Amino acid sequence: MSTAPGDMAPRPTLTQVAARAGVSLKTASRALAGESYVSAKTLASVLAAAAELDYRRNTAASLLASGRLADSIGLITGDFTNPFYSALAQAVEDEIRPQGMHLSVANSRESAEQEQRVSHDLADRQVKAVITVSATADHAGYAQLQARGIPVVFVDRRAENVDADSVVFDNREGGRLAARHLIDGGHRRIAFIGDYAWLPTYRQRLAGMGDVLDETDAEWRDLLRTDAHDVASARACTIELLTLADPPTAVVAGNNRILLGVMEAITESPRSSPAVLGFDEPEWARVLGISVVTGDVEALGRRAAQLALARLGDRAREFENVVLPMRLISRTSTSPVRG
Amino acid sequence: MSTAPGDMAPRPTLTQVAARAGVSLKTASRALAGESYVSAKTLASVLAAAAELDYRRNTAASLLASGRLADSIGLITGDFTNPFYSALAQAVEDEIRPQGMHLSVANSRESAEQEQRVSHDLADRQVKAVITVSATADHAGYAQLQARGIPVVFVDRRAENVDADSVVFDNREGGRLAARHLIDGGHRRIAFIGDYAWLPTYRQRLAGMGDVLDETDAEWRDLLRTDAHDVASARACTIELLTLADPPTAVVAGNNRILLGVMEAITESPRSSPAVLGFDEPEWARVLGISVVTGDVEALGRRAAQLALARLGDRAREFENVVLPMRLISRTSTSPVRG
DNA sequence: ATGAAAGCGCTAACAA
DNA sequence: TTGTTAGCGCTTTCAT
Repeated sequence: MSTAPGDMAPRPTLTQVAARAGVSLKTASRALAGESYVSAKTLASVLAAAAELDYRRNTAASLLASGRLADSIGLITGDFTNPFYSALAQAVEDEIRPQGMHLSVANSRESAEQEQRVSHDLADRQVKAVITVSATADHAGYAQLQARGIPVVFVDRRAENVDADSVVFDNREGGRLAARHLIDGGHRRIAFIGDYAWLPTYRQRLAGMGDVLDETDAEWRDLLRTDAHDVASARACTIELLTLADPPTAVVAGNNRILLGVMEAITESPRSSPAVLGFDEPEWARVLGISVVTGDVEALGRRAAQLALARLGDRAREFENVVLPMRLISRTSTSPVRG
Repeated sequence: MSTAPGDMAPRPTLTQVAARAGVSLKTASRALAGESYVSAKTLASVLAAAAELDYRRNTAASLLASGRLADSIGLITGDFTNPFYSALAQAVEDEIRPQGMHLSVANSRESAEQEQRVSHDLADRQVKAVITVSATADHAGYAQLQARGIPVVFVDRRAENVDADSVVFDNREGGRLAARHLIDGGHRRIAFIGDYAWLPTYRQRLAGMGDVLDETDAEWRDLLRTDAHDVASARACTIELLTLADPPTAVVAGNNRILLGVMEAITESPRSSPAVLGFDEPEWARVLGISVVTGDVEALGRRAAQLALARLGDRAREFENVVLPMRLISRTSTSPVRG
């Protein structure tokens, strides 16, 4: 039962299986690969031998010899701790598993350098395609992957400077939905706390809000805050906004992390209580009665996976840029209880 | 810029790098592997050639030839959508990255069969060790991995029927903490909604509550509910409990998913508002002012990674069963606001 | 339907 | 310090 070096039996090889089944190496290979031109009898004996020896094909050797790629697709995200990304990963996996494909997730830690690293890492692992939520503005580097014959699909943030498929949300319309909801709610001092300024998702959401707010007399440009990339800075921003002489009556959180920071700030210092509207939909938003503008993350992931699979089937197909709608989920305060 | 089959240049091989540098295959190999006994001049020319050709070592071939294992550690969890597991994954990665190791996550989908599958999958990918949050009660199957020379570390749920390292929380003490908190709060009708009945974490938390509650006059055995494995069933349980003629004054949620279900139910039907206490600490618990009994997930993951690395260093060391403390985080209601 | 030989890209011995 | 010769375990020609 112990794992001393001694009882670490070397794995049986195909040669051994073949020997045991009394056939040639190649025949054993054929049988286990499920190829045709193998007599039922031979097949049976090879399978039996393999089972007895507890044989498992050495994938590395197999892929090396055949020059094929692994039955897997890679997914690069910035932080698998973010529910948005894990939901995405789940959706991708749900879509590719029925096709016999595996998901290989990689963490770029929102660093361009790491992203480059892990993308090649995935390529080294012989993934058939890569799906990425890129943390960089310029995606030219991904051309290297494509040159290696690996299709790349961009998710949530569309491809820039490289020809590839993308699936994104209609963030601009999302921004409009958010703004209209608050304007309709009578708000005229609206703060927006956004992620990194260079992020396309942020910029588009912002632009959408501008589409609506700039047509009104609402004050909001002064109440704009950016680069609140993590919960802590979002909280700090919120506190700053709430301590303003004339604080906003509504705060829009640019994404789910920011929303958490906003809520933490409001919870801590309940001096003024602005209305809150979030982008993305963390699972707890419903419990807190927070209205959100969100897209279907499940659909986002599935669509990305579909594009990846489709390109594997036909390299020449036109690149697609799929845009998924966002919608407003309007909620009203409820007062949860605790002990 | 397009990815037509034609411009998919075959990757350069070591042979080509060697040729270009004007050295032998092996010399090139040595240079790139950073071995000693390579003259500075040779090293430079090989590196240059490799750079010019954009050479990348074929890992599969490398591992095959050397018989070594990849610099990676596998982590098996039941659902990477669960924040508890993603936090765990993050912690493991944080711990092993400085050692030059990569994390390879695998999803068992809480299925024993899948778990067996992915564990061998990881082994096929030549991971050096496997860390698992097992969804099965009997871990004898993991002996196969150990026989393959791959150390296994059990996290959150300790090893059963197999000799291996484990890191778990002191769930029994956690149960006691939860019970005492509620008793001290004056509660005498306490409901506990738990996960699958066979789960050790659940059983221990339950036992701990029994340690305390059975010494009191509190009613709770009748208010016990199990197998609320997902949010929906936890919500259903809660609704059932709240509609009882004499509903509980406090509800204990057995884990973070259950807690969400409980909160959803309470939010929806605010007829009676019991006190709520959770196990684990979802990020939103603070915002909602929910008291929880939790352990340090970061420490859990790091400790597991340390055990895995330690065993790689010394196969003969004694198996450890690390037990990490749980603590009560007592919170009081606050009333978050929304719009 | 089966087998023999060659080789995928690389590293490990052993020379030189 | 460098090169040569074998393979790692498997799949592919091409025979048979």
